[in-house]
Amino acid sequence: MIFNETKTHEITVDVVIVTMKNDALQVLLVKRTNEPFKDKWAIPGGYVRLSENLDQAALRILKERTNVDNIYLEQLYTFGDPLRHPNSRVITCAYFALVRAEDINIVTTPELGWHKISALPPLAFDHKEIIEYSMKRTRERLELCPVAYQLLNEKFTLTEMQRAYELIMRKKLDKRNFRKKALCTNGLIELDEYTKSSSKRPARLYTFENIELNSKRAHFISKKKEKKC
Amino acid sequence: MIFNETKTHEITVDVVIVTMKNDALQVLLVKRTNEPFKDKWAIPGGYVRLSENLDQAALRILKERTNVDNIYLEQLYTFGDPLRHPNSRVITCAYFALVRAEDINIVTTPELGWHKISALPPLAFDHKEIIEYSMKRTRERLELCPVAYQLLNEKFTLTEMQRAYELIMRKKLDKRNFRKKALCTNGLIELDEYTKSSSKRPARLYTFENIELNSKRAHFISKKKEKKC
DNA sequence: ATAAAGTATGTATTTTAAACATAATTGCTA
DNA sequence: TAGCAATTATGTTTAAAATACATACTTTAT
Repeated sequence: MIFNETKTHEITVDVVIVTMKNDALQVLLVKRTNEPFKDKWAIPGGYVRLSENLDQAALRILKERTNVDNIYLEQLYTFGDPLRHPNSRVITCAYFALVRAEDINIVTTPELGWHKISALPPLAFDHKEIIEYSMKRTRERLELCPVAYQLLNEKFTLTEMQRAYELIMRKKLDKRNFRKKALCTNGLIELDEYTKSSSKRPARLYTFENIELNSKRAHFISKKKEKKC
Repeated sequence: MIFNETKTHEITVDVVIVTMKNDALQVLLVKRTNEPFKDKWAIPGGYVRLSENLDQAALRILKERTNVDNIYLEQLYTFGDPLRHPNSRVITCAYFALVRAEDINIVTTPELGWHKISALPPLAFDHKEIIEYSMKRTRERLELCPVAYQLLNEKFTLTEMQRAYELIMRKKLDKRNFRKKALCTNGLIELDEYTKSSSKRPARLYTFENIELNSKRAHFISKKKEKKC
């Protein structure tokens, strides 16, 4: 490939959209209908419009695909290898989004659907690397703030919360220690509601205080301040 | 400003180059000679060439300005507000670099020089925000790995190392606790050399094992593994 | 010799993390 | 209606890590 140094770059935004479904972390992928990488899966993306900033482009793409717009969204990294796109110079600014399964109402088709992160199909471009990096970042975030709740339904049990942590951190956690710490998490609210039925003891439901998402880099990230508990 | 949606973006790389000099963190700035922001200071940057990736562009800019090339360099964030450049749409991928004062041999002129981060002159574009974010990122890194040594001379005293930590973290540290932990830092090597003279007790010198810089996102970042000590 | 300046060092206390086992509540079924 | 299966709920002990804190040592200059 010979580069023409006067040609301009194209810039896209790609969004890794992650949710928790069927007891697994899943990512939303679209099947490419054109070359290059025809019939391979790709993360949703699009060109940045001249009138919008990068966050807005990512939100637009997310909204177009999932119709959700109040989610955890964070710029991940910008990938600019000259060879990442086989026939033009496309720099992509990757974002990742954590969304609640219950908030999304997409019709999955053979061209759009959720894929377990632990078993990804062949992906276009450098999208495998982008997804892997988004999981790394999610782990790092989770050590600083309880982003995992962005994957949980509005009301959730501590067992579900623990499961989200385990999937993200890729290790089993001790139930008693987890609950002890979880209960001290700032923003966690204990409800007077319980799951019902299914031949077992009902579990108490919890929710999180609404935290404003203002789409400025690392949202609401702060050292977990503990309640005095 | 009316946007023509068909116009292409321009993409630049800007590098926040930080060093420790005169007991302060300082950043390298160039004075703009043209509009916009004529006579304001800016962080060094340039267009990304079609044949190079973003890391290479950042390394090239760094090398052009400082003639150093084995340094800590990390992609910071991509800034893409449509109004960040007053008369065209320029998206910039910002990097930050930590360099040793002793490695740099630049001639400072009225148009190129070091500025204390604690007292920045008026800056062009959104460069103030970029510098502030680079300091935030440096603090986050320092909690994970001893990047501070990238600012120190090859041989340094523990007092100098502590000072670098204090400047980055913006707080005073306890000398005994600092030294206790510093001595357990993986990669730190105790030398049989001492500073000499200056009317006080000589201080032992230390150095760091060479860690390979491979310029792939978060370089050599890992939880500080402790020596058994 | 001694004063000044900076280097060097250890212990006790508090906080946080880790390990670990049993009782309680529900629906189902015999 | 007794008891089984499945899952929720809970507390204590131990180990590790972080914090607070004061004095003696080594050198040069006077």
